[in-house]
Amino acid sequence: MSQAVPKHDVYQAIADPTRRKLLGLLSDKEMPVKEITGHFSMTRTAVSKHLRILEEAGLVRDRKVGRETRYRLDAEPLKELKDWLAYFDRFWENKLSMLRYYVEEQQEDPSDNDK
Amino acid sequence: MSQAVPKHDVYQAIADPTRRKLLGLLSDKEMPVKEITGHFSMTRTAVSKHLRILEEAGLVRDRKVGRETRYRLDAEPLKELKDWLAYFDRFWENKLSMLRYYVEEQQEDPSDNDK
DNA sequence: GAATTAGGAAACCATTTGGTTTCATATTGA
DNA sequence: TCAATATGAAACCAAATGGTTTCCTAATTC
Repeated sequence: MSQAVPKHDVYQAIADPTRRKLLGLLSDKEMPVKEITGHFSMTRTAVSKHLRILEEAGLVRDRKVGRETRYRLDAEPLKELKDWLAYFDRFWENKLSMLRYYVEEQQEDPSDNDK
Repeated sequence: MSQAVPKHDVYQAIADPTRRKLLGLLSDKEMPVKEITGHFSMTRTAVSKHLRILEEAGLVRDRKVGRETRYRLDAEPLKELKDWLAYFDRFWENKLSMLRYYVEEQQEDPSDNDK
């Protein structure tokens, strides 16, 4: 029974470009902090903090190997995002619903000054 | 030639739960600010600011009708998110790659103290 | 035309965020 | 054992974020 409620959610976690890049990096392979830091132009401490946030969102796991801490991706929490996104599929994949929407709009409001 | 570089990107826009709720609301139908505000427990001004951020990310459009401003969803920018997400599909939909990963890990490093 | 209604703009505020530097601790390696 | 290495923790800081209140303008309605 570790942490039931994550302190950072996945939406927040991926909001930062550095963290998105981190996820990409760690999807290739497990990496210790020092190697990870080499891919960024910020201090090791800053990278470490981003890793913590990803970890709190469950997107990354770490294990100690000797004196280094290796991080790797855990993509599972991205499911939530995918599910959320799926709801909006009909709004751009199915253009028909959009079209119907606009037609109704024109009819119900003749004072339309949109254009 | 309006704004080539949006001030807020879609990742940032959906990071806030209020804004995600807004997108859900506006997917049903176009709505004026006052009606939208009724669905939240914050001031109209605060809601208005969230709408602005969504608009800057291209996720929402507005049109003036009389004295009211009606907002509606534009889901198109969510494609970017969907594309980004797609890259990670193999990491949880195809469990084989994950399995292979763990096996290699055990072999190459006997000092594993993960558990 | 005066009062009401819808909404944006500006100033302000507390908290969060993304970064830094500095210090402490554990593991190696000579 | 002692120096070097890898990392985390803590204190600090500027800027961004999410809210509020107060004021202004444009439509609407009586």
